[in-house]
Amino acid sequence: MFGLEFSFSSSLDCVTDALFAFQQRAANRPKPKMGPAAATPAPVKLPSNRSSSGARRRRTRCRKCEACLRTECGECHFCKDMKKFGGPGRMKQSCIMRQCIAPVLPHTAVCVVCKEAGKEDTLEEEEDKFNFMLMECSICNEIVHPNCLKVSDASGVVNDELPNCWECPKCNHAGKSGKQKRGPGFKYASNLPGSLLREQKPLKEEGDASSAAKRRPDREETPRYRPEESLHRQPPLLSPCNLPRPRPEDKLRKKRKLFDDDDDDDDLGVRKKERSDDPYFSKLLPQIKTEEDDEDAYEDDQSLCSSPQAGPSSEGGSETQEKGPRPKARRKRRLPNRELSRELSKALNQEIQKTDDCPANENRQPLKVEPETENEEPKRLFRNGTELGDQRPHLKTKEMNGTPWELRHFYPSQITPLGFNRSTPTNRPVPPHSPPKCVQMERHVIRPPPISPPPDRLPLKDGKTHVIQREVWMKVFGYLTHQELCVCMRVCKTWNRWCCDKRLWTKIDLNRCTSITPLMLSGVVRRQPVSLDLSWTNISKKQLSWLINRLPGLRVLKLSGCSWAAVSALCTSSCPLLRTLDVQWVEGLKDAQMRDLLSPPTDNRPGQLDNRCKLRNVEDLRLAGLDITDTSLRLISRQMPLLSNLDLSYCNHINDQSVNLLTAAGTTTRDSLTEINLSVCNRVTDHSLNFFKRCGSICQIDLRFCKQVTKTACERFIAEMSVSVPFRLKEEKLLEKSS
DNA sequence: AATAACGTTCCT
DNA sequence: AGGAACGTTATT
Repeated sequence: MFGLEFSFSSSLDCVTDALFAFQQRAANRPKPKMGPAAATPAPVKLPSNRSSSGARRRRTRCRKCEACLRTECGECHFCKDMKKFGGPGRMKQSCIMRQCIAPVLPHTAVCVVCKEAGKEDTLEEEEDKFNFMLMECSICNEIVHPNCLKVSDASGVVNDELPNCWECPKCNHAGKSGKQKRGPGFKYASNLPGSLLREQKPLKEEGDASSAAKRRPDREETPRYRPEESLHRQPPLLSPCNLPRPRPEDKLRKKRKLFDDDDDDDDLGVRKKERSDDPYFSKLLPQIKTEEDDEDAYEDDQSLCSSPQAGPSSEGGSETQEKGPRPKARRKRRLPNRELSRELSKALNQEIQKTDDCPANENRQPLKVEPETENEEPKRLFRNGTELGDQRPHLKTKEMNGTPWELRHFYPSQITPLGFNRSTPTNRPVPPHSPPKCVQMERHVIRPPPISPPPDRLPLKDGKTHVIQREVWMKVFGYLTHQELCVCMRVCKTWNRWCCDKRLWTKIDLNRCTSITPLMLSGVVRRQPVSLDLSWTNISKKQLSWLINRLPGLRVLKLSGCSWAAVSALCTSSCPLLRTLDVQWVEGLKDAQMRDLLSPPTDNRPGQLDNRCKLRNVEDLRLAGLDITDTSLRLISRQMPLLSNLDLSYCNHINDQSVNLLTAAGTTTRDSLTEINLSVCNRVTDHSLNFFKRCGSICQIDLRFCKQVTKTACERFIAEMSVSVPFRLKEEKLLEKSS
């Protein structure tokens, strides 16, 4: 009732709100500050004549995204606060796993001009749909039908990331950016692990991709020098050079669309030509609709933008925009496509090489070169390939090559919920896209792939559709590498959407991508992988935390070679579905840290539902190269009842007693363990083999390079086990169940 | 009317 | 700066 009254006057608002708040919180909080400054500008719909900075309309769940469709985890911070989970209910926040990735305007939202709701559903044409859908300005917060606006000398900038969000023509024209530029629907900014802002560096040279590629990775800790990294030179790398190259002489004119911009012509012509030059495309898709071309051009911007030095950074763009003409200029003047491609290729090559070679790191920053005493030797052993099993999938050329590139293209084209992009009522020189994604990452917004379902068939120019259905295409796409998929995503809007299907991205490999950028992270979230490899990356804690919270379906997480600072994100983030956790060679991960990783949430009160380990469902745990002792193993055997595969290779503190612990009566690991890797554990002796006899499910015991394990003992083990379970020596000191 | 939870303020 | 609290909105 209070709300009803004071929503009509902002000044009254202040007073009543403060009073009300005072009464409300007397018990829990110190007295609130009084006066206008302390007043809460409630997110009440204000009178529409407050046009320049009206109150923002609160958004609500889309109820369609993956997060919305989940059930509450019951484990996260916010769940535990909920009354239903026994909490006090003070925080009133959504389960962290259920935080909507595409919050929508409420049903009650209406156009400020005509007072009517969105009418896009009644229309067929996309242009009409756009003009009659409600658009909320992220600057002034006004909600209008674009069609109801009379402004003609400027146009709106659609924010592709958030449904029904743009910077309205008025604000855009007025050059407003302001503090409100953050835009609506960004509730996570304060609740979730911090800003990714610092991942961005100010733009040095517009479009200077080569310098971008040479940038110094930005992270909490400098990457460590890894002896092995320099030892793993990769063969020449694939790169966007493999893409058809645009030719400068190609100046085909693109089909003009109602809302097209002028300055995309070069890119578009070139790209179209590219496509028609390619016999593959020209045969397969002779008549594909090309309206999405300027999106492709944007993609290039995006790619460049993804490197910290590229693209306007800074929150809300206000700084950059006010400092000079740079952002505008950048948007206006595009590099000719060829130049762009070349720069991009160069940048990517360097990026890839940097990922590859340690020297690339060396020339950029002071490295924290650590005296790798104990671990150095083992690492050298590791480098010689796969004899120790498939330890290093990331060294496969294909994956190594594909990764950095494909991630730079994670944001190929931008599609609004209605598949209508850059819809600008009038022509204007500036590409009417939303701010570059790096800026949006700073706003912590990651939006899912387009909300509207992708078309079932490919639209052709003549208005018909291609005979082959999407699912058939999907089967074809299923044969492509991620790299190739990224190429496909540039073909057209439809392919772009199809290729973003998460079925095609169940495994994402960023192994050794030394600089994880916000763009990459958002690309990952959009694809919702089941398996994610971030090994040997410079990912930061905040990034990882942010990521995990948005990957509710993640089953496999590889973090080998990352810093403990980053990995510690797992202590606070919940990933109950995780089955495989790889934290090999994580610097600083010792017993104390293992305890943090494995211990139940500390703020659990007695009798509360969840005192279970956050990683209780892990079946495959890779701890190679860690300085952990029996203390950790005790925890592991207690907290991971499903643990089947345990890698303790290169753990110098592991000994027979450790094995005893894992296989002791009463432990779950005794029966759950099927494979254990103890290679290069020099304290393990023949005696351990006796302990393994009591493991009911053990199938593989890797004792290679254990100095104190003898071949004789292995043979004796086989002989003694032969009564019940036949074993064999697959290699020296590598025991394997034979059957 | 009840429930969920968005977005801002306040506290540490 | 990060997190807790809480008024208030949106939906059922």
